[in-house]
Amino acid sequence: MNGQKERDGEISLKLFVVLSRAMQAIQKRVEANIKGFGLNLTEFAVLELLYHKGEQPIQKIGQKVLLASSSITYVVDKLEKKGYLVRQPCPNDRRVIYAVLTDEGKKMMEKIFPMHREAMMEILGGLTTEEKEWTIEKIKKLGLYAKKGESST
Amino acid sequence: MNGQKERDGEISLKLFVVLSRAMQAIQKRVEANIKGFGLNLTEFAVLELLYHKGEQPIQKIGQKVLLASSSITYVVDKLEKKGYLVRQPCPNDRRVIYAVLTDEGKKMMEKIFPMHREAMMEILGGLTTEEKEWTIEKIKKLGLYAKKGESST
DNA sequence: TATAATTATTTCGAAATCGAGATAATTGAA
DNA sequence: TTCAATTATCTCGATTTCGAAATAATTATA
Repeated sequence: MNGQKERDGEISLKLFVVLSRAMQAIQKRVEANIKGFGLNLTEFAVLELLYHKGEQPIQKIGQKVLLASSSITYVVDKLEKKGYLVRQPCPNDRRVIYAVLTDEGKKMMEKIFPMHREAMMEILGGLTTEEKEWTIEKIKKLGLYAKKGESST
Repeated sequence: MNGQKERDGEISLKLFVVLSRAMQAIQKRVEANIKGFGLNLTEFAVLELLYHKGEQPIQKIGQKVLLASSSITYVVDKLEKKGYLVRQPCPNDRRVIYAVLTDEGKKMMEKIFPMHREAMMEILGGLTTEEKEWTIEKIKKLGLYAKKGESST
């Protein structure tokens, strides 16, 4: 008998729908919040990476923020035009270009990151801290497994 | 003392990152799977809605699939060109246009939906059925809460 | 050393999505 | 009934992302 398998099929479909809807609602609110600072989610993610991890080669940014290389070029262009970062060629390897926060970029993040954290607590306030910890574990497992099979299925 | 609040801030940030990464990995695989049938995720979602719920007014589709009205026009155009659905004016209300699956569209879904379900079970195989059920509950709570506050924060 | 393979970044064109506004039909209120 | 407000769809221009290919530099191999 495989009623069990049938059931897992339905539940898997359901989980995907629920996850998609929740993410969309959450992202929409986070995006709205950050738009107030003249940034979109991607731009914020890049600035945050540089703010917390220091200067990064362009392509490292792509790996962390999960963007194609051509997309990063675009985002870094925009942030450079806005004055939040500069491109800095690596002296050892002339293929590499670092993205480096400007003082203005640093100041910006100092100002808005705490606000972002507050907003995050509010937006994700549907679960208690303990529930969030549990959920992080489960979602991490889910994500790692999905990533592992990237080539096979 | 508010060390508790500090902690929830960090955990909320973490949860957002984990959710984003997991969703991206999952979506990438689902997308890859469906691409084999010449569809993207949005097109599949629209076809699935019509397949399971029957013909729908264009704007109902937008609500269900969470797309702006202009985006649905675009998707429905594509599906119509591919021959999977047709537009059918509503006789009672001449503003309304229904999207209706063609026989070809129906046949297509009959063929690919079971495969999609199988793929889904595989992709989301990182959790047991019970864990999935638990996760659905939590993510639902999270999503509903985030949606509720859409206007305020 | 010369050549091939790899790596980092950019350019370019296409796809997907959005929001604002246009058009047309319906509903509600005076 | 008439006019204003609402509703459904579409058009248009802009934004964001992608993948394929171009360019340039580095590393590995023969």
